[in-house]
Amino acid sequence: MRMSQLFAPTLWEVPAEAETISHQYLLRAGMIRRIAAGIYTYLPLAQRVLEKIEEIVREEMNKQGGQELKMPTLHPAELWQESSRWDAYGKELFRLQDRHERDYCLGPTHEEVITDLVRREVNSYRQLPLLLYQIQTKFRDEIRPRFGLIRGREFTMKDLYSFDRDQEGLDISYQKMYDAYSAIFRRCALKFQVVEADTGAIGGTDSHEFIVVADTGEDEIVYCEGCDYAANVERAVAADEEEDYREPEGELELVSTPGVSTIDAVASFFKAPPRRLLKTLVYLAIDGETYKPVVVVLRGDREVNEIKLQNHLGCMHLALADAETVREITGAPVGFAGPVGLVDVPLLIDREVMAVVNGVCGANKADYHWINVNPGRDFPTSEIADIRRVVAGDKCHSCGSPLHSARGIEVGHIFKLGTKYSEDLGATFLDGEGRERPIVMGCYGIGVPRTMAAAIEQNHDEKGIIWPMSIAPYQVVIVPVNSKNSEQMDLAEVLYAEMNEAGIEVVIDDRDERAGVKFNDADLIGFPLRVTIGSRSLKEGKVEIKDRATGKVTLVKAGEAVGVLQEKIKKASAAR
RNA sequence: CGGGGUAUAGCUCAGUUUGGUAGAGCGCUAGCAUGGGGAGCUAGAGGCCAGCGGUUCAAGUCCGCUUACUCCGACCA
Repeated sequence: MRMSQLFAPTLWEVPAEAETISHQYLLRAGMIRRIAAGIYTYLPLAQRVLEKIEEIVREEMNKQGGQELKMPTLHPAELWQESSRWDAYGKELFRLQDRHERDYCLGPTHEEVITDLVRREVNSYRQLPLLLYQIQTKFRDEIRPRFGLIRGREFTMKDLYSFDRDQEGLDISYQKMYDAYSAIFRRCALKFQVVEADTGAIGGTDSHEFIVVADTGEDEIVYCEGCDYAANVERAVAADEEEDYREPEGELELVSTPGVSTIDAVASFFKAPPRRLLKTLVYLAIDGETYKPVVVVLRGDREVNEIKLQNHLGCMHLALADAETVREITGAPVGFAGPVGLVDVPLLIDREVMAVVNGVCGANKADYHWINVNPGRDFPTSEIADIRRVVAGDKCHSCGSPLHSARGIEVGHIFKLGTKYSEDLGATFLDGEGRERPIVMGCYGIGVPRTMAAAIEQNHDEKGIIWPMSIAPYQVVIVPVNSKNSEQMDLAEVLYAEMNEAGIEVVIDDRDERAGVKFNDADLIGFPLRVTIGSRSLKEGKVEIKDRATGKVTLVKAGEAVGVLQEKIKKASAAR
């Protein structure tokens, strides 16, 4: 490819809309352009990178026995009503109607469509297991599209669905995908962490996320260095902390605390550490039109993990109650709620609270707190659950070492679905004994554009992108320093022809631009290798090969350049 | 869904206070010059000031509505 022809409009200034590095560089390197919020056009350079990632994905899927197919993006509502996700998926589902006013949606994922296919075509255990996948555009009306390609409303995803006879079969398919995903991200040269994850709207039992570690990531994970425990904070659990004080239970006592309503204020008023306070929150568990209040108690220094809470309650949505509802339920303004004496409302106690002795809580009366509050004695503890948010420094529940936290981008997610969809949609098979059984399913997704963006978040410097060889749009760029110098230009053309002949993916910068412009564009776009042809080295009949990642320059004779490049490309591709 | 902000040249932004002929830098075109890290000089092209509706002799500027984009929040008592 000739740089003079390449449609890659690079930008010198940073467009105002871009916050994250990957977003900025994708725009500046002329790889993407936005058409609406969360919707982008991929320009040729981005398209090449995406194709490379997709090809790696394909190879690893096929290696595990996956078969590629392609399903429609336009889905009839009936299918989604059968799985009851037409309602459950909520506002994230793009809905539309045809001319007959029949309802459709744009597929945010394809469990319904694939299960419909399989229920029609698969009848016997002899046809299982089956691994089917596609690389297809998904549509999700995200609450807030962000960070360029990291959270878009239209994006490409590889989704594979596994169909097995039983749980053991599912375990095998799941492990295959686990291995395939690890191989894919390793081949993309990404540093990633596999974590236990919440299953969210997809449903199912076990689930792992593949998280690319990056400070700008939207997800927070915790991991243990003492063992291999790692989890998304949405799901993470930690060992309960032992209280380090021992004292006899005191007598419950009402204390006047005018205007003392926040945890900090209460702590300093009573000169007690926040961990001895009982934080009491009123939540509304929402299911469609109906909602009911739930009072939640946890230690003063802890925060609620709303995902855990929602899972425990089994409701569709959660919201903190407004001040008026709080007053209705507790009889006190916000800041003076407590579990003591609350009736007619479910009381959910965080497990850790059980260890608190002589705690402090609001008295459900303006400007009063109880002291010497003890769980069980002073309020009922019939419903106990782990609902707190784990933080760095908490102890690992399996080995006791301190947990660490990190941020990252979720690039892959695998689920054991079980029989949820096969039962809802009636996808069954006859086993060896002639019994009808639901197919056991799994689903496995990779966000392709997001993987590209994550690669940039992890591989860049102040000048631009540093593509890993395996997914670089082109492997080499040839830069003749002085375009008016025919000796340089001629040699550039000769090398360009040789490289094309040798199968190297190469761009020649044949533009009549100053050297600085060409160098800066090369660095911005991030070609892994740059061949510089200039007067300095040409005097000795040599050209320079510069490694984008290390900045290391190798001088080689012009005639040997192609061989050396092939060697470097081979080495870089095999590096991981 | 709630709250803030923004919308002027391809990009980044002034101009709005106090209404009176549309601006800068970068980019683009042509030329000169230069040729190892976005240097320089000259001459140009390029705007329905997001849209609609008001006020006014006169609106980018004042008022109202709409749309799009964007940030914050869906926060702990």
